[in-house]
Amino acid sequence: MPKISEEKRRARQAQILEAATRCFARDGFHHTTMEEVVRESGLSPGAIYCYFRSKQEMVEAISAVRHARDQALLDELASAASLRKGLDRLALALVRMLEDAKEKQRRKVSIQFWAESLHDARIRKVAERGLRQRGGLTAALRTAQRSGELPAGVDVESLSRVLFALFQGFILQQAWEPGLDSGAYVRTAMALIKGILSKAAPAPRRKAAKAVTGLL
Amino acid sequence: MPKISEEKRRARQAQILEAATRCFARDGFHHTTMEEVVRESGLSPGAIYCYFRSKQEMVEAISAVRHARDQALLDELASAASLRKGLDRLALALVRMLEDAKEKQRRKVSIQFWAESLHDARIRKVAERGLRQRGGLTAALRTAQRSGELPAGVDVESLSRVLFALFQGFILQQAWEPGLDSGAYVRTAMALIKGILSKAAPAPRRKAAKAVTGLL
Amino acid sequence: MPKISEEKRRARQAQILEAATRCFARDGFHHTTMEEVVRESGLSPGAIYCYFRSKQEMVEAISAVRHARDQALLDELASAASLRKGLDRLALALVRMLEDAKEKQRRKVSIQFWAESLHDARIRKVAERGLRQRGGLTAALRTAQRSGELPAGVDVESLSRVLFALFQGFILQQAWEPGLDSGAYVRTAMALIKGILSKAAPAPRRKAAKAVTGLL
Amino acid sequence: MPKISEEKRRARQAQILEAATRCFARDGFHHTTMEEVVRESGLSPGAIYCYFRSKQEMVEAISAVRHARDQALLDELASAASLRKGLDRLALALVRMLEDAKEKQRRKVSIQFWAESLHDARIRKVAERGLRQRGGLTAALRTAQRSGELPAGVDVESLSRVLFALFQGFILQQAWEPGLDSGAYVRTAMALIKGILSKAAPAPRRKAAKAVTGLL
DNA sequence: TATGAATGAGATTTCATTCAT
DNA sequence: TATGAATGAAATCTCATTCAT
Repeated sequence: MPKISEEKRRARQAQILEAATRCFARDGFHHTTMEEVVRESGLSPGAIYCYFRSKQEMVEAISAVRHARDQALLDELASAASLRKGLDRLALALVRMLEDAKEKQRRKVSIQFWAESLHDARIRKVAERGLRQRGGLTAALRTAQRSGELPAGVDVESLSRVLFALFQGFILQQAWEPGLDSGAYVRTAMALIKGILSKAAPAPRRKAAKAVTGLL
Repeated sequence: MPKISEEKRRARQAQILEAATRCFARDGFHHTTMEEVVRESGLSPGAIYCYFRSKQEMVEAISAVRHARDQALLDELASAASLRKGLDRLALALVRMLEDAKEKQRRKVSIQFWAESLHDARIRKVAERGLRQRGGLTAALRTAQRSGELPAGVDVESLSRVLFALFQGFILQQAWEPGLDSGAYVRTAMALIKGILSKAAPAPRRKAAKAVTGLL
Repeated sequence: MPKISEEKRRARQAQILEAATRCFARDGFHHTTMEEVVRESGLSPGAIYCYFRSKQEMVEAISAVRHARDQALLDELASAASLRKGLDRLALALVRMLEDAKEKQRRKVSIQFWAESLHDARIRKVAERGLRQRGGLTAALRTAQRSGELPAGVDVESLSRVLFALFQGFILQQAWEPGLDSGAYVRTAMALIKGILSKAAPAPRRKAAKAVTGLL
Repeated sequence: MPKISEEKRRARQAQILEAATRCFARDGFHHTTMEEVVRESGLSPGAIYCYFRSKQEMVEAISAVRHARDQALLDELASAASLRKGLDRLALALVRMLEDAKEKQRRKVSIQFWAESLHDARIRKVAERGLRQRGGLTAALRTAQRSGELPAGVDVESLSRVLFALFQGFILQQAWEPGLDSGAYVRTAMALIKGILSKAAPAPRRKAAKAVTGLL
């Protein structure tokens, strides 16, 4: 059967998306022509349109991939036994991410999606999944509050926004200044957050500990 | 020579920039055609090209205006006598800003400039002025550190980044969710920052107070 | 006012439609590219899109013009005092039409619209107006039948179809063989039709004569 | 060599042509893509190109088939012993044809060939065979004239054109209005033609009868 | 022969910009 | 200065055709 295997098909799709992502990171997707994607991917216009019905659809696919990565970053931390530990894992993951030069480039594409989501309904829909994800974080913070790890007076809704902001602002600044000291940033941000955690961490009783699981 | 007065010239320019900003906030500037700006401004294509040599130049002019506003927001706080007081003023100014629906719309344009600055050299140049501005904030924090208001262990460079991030992330989240509780966000963010200020604020000697001036 | 006058606007539109019609007659509209229309019209692509939103819209405009001419041809005969006289006028008009070489070319475009109307809803709609026009012819024949000019046994619905067919078939054959003897064709066709008219034309009483007015 | 039998080859070819004809009747051949023909035929692009070197060649093949059918329609009547009888057989054959819904669809394709023949040299060539066929009809009419069945004053060249026109116009009208009363049309058309036949049919002598053979 | 992914020339359309008025 | 019709380079996308398998 000369029909391409599902595996090959995925590989081609990835080839296109990666080429396009490189172009987008370099020039922005409004300045990237299909011809450039064609050149960068080493394929032909027709081939690309075998996999994506339009440039727009390709952009959306990349948007979805980008958001999935952001989500993975936070999800990876969900298994922490406590807020404190979760934060430590988040810090570690962030720093690790920054070591990947490719990923650094891709972050630029994420920022373009922020802008695009403000007027493109389809991109917005993808972005909104990320917003819902913050709901999960808020819930986790609430649990931490019940377990005593977080003082009762803290507004968990706002705190989750603050945590997101620290992440988003960092992405942005790093795109502008690739050489920034990310370790220092993460440490300082962590210090800030830990500053409002309850001074004496509660004796993490089994139950409480469990509740916090899947937290941040 | 039918040269119009300088005053009229400025008025026309403002008329164009405001129309363009409305279009850009609504549709993004890559989806905004000159024809739309023409329609929104009530002028003619030729007239617009009397005031701006290209769409790009118009975009740059708006970019400059946007960044000037951001700067003003921070500059307004520069006259505080201490970090603590500066933060309070910043908080106040932020909340005030959010009450202006028009300004809310314009924020969307700022986000587009973030994206655009990643590959457009001219826009980037404007954005970089904003980055340099952070240098001022860092210096101010350093002064606060010397005065004892900020513990010696804090990395002021990172802290200024964190403060910027809190601002940027907020802008972004507010663009996505216009109804978010900005008061709560600002309070929580402030609580975080104040959490790392020295427990006992130093007697703000005149000299120290002065140093903090022009701070945040 | 540099705004173009309505007159000039119409002239430009005509310029485009005529250029396009020449192309269509020569190459068929599926083989005619916009670039060719551009060349033939002496304008630029953009100029054409100032007057027509798409190639399709341009085709429709021409279709409407074509059908209007066909209609005019029949309408011109509507003022005859009797069926017999109406037929004579039709014959004359047909022959006259065939002397115009340009019109001869345009007939080719009409035939293309016949084909196109079979699957293009918009073109079909225009063609259907032509069909409705046959209704008028049928009514006129019925009047002639009442007045005794046409024998009672004749099915007027079918007869109007036959008259249309004689017209359509002629258009087609003339497109294939531009040199055909149109006078002879018309004479023969007329002889056929007159062959079924009542042998003794009824005394055309005023009333009857009037009724026939607006006939064929 | 994996050469398939001639029989299979023909079957495949027919399969393709039938699928293509369905597509062409439905959408017109300019709007029909090879992909659609592929889908409709159940084959693959490559397979189709085994049997036809190009879309054009496929179109030509269908054109030839269409014209052969038209010819057959007239040829079938060629064995009549007199013009009058021949016309009766033609009438019968026409009505019979109209009962076949498939054939009705295919007529639409014929109309497209009329249009296409106006600028496509290859299609034109096929159409011209149809024109030559009219020559045969003219000759037959001339024979009928000699035999006295047709009055001497009739221009046989024109009459054959008229007969063709009645056929062509009917095809066209039926494509537009599939529900038209074809029986009535045929009866009326026949009445018209018979109206100019010699009142008293000549004693059809053997010779004359033979001459008329192959007539209409 | 048959497959179908891939090709790439070429079509339509857009839109920032110009220039005669 | 101001107008707006016109320009034309360039972008997206299509689809008849090919060719490695």
